[in-house]
Amino acid sequence: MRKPDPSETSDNNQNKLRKGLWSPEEDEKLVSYMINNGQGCWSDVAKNAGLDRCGKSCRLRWINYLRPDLKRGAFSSHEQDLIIHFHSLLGNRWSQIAARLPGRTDNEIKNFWNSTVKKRLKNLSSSTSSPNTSESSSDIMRGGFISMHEQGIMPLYMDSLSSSSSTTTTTTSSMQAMVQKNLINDPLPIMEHGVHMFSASGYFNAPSSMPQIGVGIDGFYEEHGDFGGELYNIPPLESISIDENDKIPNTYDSNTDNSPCKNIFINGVNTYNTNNNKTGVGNYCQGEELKVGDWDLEELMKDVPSFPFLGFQVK
DNA sequence: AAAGGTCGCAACCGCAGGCAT
DNA sequence: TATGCCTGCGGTTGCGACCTT
Repeated sequence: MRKPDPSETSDNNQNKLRKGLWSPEEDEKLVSYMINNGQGCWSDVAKNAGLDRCGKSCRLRWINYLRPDLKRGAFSSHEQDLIIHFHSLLGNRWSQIAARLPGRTDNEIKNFWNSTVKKRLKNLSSSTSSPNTSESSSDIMRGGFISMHEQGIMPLYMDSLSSSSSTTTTTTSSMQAMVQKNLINDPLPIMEHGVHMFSASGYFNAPSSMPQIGVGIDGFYEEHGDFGGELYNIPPLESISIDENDKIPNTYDSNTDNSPCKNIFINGVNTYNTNNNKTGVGNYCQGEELKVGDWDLEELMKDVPSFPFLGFQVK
């Protein structure tokens, strides 16, 4: 938060634009202007609404705080699960994640991630480097970071725990390496590895109360958990093109039963079937071009020799 | 009760991409 | 093609609130 700088108010400096915290009066001006006129050119909004702010500042204020469809308040556990899940797929694409959480802003999600989730990751890595080397992954999860509730929604972290070598030391160093090198934010290994989680074998024994998220026929994520009887419809990943021409190679054999492309399971629920449609995530398993949404897999992976903790080598 | 430390979050900054000229 | 403007995004900052000692 920043204090409004008195030296930059319109009262004593007509030329300089205000910065810092927004006053209730400014909020009121912006809201009433937006309601009456709708969004236009932001610099015009600032001008026409009688605000001594730059358009950028107005845009940010509106999007992050004043928009009437904002939810506000703390994230529910379900929203937290979704954030973690989408982050494992999208990395730090906060706006993309926010687009899938109605009423939430990218800034909110980014802040949540940078404060709460990173803190938990840190705690996890420090707890795993405890002298007690007999501590199992499930012990770690019971320790607080990955609750039973969260297990099914933590494909990346769970998978790195379960697929790395059997020693806790390796698991710990993998997690630390991921966090320290920011690889955890790299969508590519996550995306490919995440598919493992979605495979038919299934990793988790989800409790009945766990959310079950998948890609519906209409391409929307659907949540069928019993969180207060709520049903969420989450827009599909925009970054995942459904263009027939936008294809990636199937690194797995889609004709074999163990192919993750044939059926995508989340929490034991088959959420995608390549026999039915080419909508959403499943499309990534088909095609010729080496692309994952807008990411060029080859280009992004060329500097990454290998991910020992991920159990695969980068060519 | 006071001082210092930590956390959460609103807002800024800089960059990249799209578009018009 | 070059340039400038606008928008959108991710990273970072800094202040108030809260917590700890």
